[in-house]
Amino acid sequence: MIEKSLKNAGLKVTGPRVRILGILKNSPNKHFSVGDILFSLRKLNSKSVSLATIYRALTQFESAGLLVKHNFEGDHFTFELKNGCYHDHILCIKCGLVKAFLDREIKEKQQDISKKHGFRMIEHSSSIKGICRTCLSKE
Amino acid sequence: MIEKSLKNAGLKVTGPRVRILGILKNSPNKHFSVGDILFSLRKLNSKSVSLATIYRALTQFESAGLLVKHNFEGDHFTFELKNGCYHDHILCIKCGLVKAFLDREIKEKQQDISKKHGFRMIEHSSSIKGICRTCLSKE
DNA sequence: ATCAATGCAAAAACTTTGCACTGAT
DNA sequence: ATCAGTGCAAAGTTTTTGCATTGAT
Repeated sequence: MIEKSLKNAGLKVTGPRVRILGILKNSPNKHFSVGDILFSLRKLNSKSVSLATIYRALTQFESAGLLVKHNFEGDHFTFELKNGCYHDHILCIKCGLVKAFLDREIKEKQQDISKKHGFRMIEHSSSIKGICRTCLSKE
Repeated sequence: MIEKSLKNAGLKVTGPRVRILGILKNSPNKHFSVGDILFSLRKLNSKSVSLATIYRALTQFESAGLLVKHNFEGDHFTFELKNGCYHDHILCIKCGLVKAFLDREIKEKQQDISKKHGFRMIEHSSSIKGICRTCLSKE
């Protein structure tokens, strides 16, 4: 399953890659910093993976289209497996909770705007920051 | 004018702050990295400002609502003066050109989505990356 | 005179790179 | 056997911090 994903992506199947992709696939979380991945590797498997390899693997996974690199926080990157459907994010600035949403109209609007400005649209995103229900109830 | 902005923002008027805000106000550009600001300071004025002070000033300007901090590139921040009206950005991934746009419907949609997810919306943005007309014509 | 602002240098945080070694095919 | 992948340590970038000095009110 994981091996297959790697092969399909044109990547050689190696221990570190399998372990990293395993973390990404088998965790309840959807968004991972490099630190999260390192932490999970150390927790779950006895064998860890060097930081350099994690960065290199994630870069390759991104080029291969297996995952998307986000920049929610500004000071580090966050990675998310591509599971087919594109979506945007709404982020809680208090607790870091991230939820996904999808809105066709926003996407169409963005396409229109690109055309109007003479751009060929490559990427589009709509992001919202706020305070989630749980944090609001604690205020 | 610049002194007034600082005072209104509740900030003490000092040489470095005046010079930094001057760069932001009197340049044809609208988006500045810390490096851009340092470069302009060295070009225009004889007196420069230390890197630490630029960072500190920009952080204060942001808290005071004078400017907005963007994260277009991922590896460094970009700052833009708030001139009253909120807007989003469309960015050329080839040449770095940034244009502003404003779309009321997208904003309303984002407000709806926040409500639906139980969030109090604090910030919302819609960003587009693509290739601009000029770069397209060079392909 | 007082307390915030500044400059400098050091540190911190995240990411990338060089190089010798390991491992997949 | 070959060439990509890996680990480690070192370097690179951007941003932050500590501390003594300067400067605004």
